[in-house]
Amino acid sequence: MADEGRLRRLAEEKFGWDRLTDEQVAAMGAVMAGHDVLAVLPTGAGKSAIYQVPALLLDGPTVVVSPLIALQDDQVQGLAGTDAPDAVAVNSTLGAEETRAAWQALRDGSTEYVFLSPEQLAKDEVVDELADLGVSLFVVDEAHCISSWGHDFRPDYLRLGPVLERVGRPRVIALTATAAPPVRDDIVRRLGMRDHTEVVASFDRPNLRLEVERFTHDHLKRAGVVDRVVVLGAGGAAGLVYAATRKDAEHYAERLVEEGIRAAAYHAGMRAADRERVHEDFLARDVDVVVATSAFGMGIDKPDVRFVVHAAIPDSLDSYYQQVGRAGRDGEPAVAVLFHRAEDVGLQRFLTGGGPPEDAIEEVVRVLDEADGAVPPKRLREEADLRAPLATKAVGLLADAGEVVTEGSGAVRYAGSDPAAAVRSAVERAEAHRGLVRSRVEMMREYAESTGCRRQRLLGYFGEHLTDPCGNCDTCDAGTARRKPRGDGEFPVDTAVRHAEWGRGVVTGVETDRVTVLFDDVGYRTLSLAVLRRGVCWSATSAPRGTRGRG
DNA sequence: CGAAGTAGTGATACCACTACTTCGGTGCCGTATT
Repeated sequence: MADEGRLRRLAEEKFGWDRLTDEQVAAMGAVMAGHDVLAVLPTGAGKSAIYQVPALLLDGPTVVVSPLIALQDDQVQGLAGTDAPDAVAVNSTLGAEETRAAWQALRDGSTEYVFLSPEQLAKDEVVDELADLGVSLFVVDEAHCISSWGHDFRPDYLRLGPVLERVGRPRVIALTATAAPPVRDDIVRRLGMRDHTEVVASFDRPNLRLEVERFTHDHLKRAGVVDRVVVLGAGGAAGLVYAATRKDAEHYAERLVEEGIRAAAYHAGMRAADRERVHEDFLARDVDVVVATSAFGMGIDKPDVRFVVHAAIPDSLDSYYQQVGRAGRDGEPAVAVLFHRAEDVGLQRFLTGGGPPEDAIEEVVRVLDEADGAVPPKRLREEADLRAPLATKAVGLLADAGEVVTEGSGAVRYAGSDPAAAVRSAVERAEAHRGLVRSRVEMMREYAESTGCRRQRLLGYFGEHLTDPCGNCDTCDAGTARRKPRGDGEFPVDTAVRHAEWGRGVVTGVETDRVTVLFDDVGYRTLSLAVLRRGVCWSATSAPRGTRGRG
């Protein structure tokens, strides 16, 4: 097609890329054909190219929503080093004059790309400015954040859909390296993507060996982590250790230094300058092992990381895959070892279970209902007598339910007619969300405690079927990962099922004697094949989902 | 949910035990304070 040639030529002339992958070409082609695009490609596969090249052919600036200011700065600098037009990031680090100059540059066409956080897009003046500019392409980078961060942590992620409409509904591109099928559906729904194309690369990383070591005593697990990292890090191999708490990150870093490893801790409680230094030292090979909480990783593209050790399970296989995926990007052998103790599940249950209680939601609704017009957040917190995170979560749920509206100033206005129904609706949403999040923790636990092939389970979670055990994980070595699952023919991945109690669901994973089903209302559940055969479930041929590019 | 720390109790052990409390992850932004 004509577009493909033009895209390839532009990629080479303006960016110096003489080769594009099939996925990149498919995604760019879909954008040029007027489709919205969801691309799920591994880090390092050139996701940015998918919007950077078509942007040059579409009349009007390109908005890129990105979660971290540091990530935005990287992208702006990257573009400055090419023959493509300039980019600018608008955020709170800019002074008034710089902000004005940035918008002016976009208006007169000297700048093509503008990077914004979702919080920037919560401001009326920003949205108005974009509406005037006539945005041609709206890109959401790290789009899985919509699903994982939206509900309570950064609620402005949930308001991108309406923002899109207000800026004239340009073409949408959502980019991420990790998105299981339900996360993809969430992204598509939240952004209101239309007639969209999904380009999904394989999640398999055959060079990455998968292992789990199980413990019953905490002190033995801790010693095991240190011993293993000392062995893996011998000779200065680069690695990451993920800990569940900041305190543990500090603890392990200290212990590893005592053992002669060049290790450093990294978590959100550290000063920004210190965090930056650790990051730089790691890239410059002055630090070999970073011991971090989940704060570390997004935007890190170091090819020669040889191991990722988890000192405790993370909150989901989504997070786990993303974190272990930082090893072996160069294609050389790498290893991911998870140190597991059943008690560790409790911490993740706590961390992910913190929705607002019903009375907090009631209080927020009461204050808003009694108020005359919109209420600023500070006044809302005071009058409802709630701490900031709780109030934010309650407002987020109510906004999600369409019961309240957040105005440009951040003030919140009640938009419903039946306060009791508003509370009920928000509580239902909170419970459904909690159920899903908790079931994700359970899937993570089942991965850690399974005797089946690790890779089959991990890939199955992402909707990808691996026919035979992989031969490069601990259970394959131990011989516990058995042959091809017998249930595969009966209930393959994507089969729609219905359960008497749990309602509608879709098969997302298959093992020897059981299948994993994602239910619309209660999240992930594991069912035995015997139960399925007894007719508790009803199966249909396939599940509806957006069009696929390469699977 | 569970680990770690604190306070209180009992009994006379510069301590042992239980009961209770606190804490635990991710980042924007704007405002107040150095």
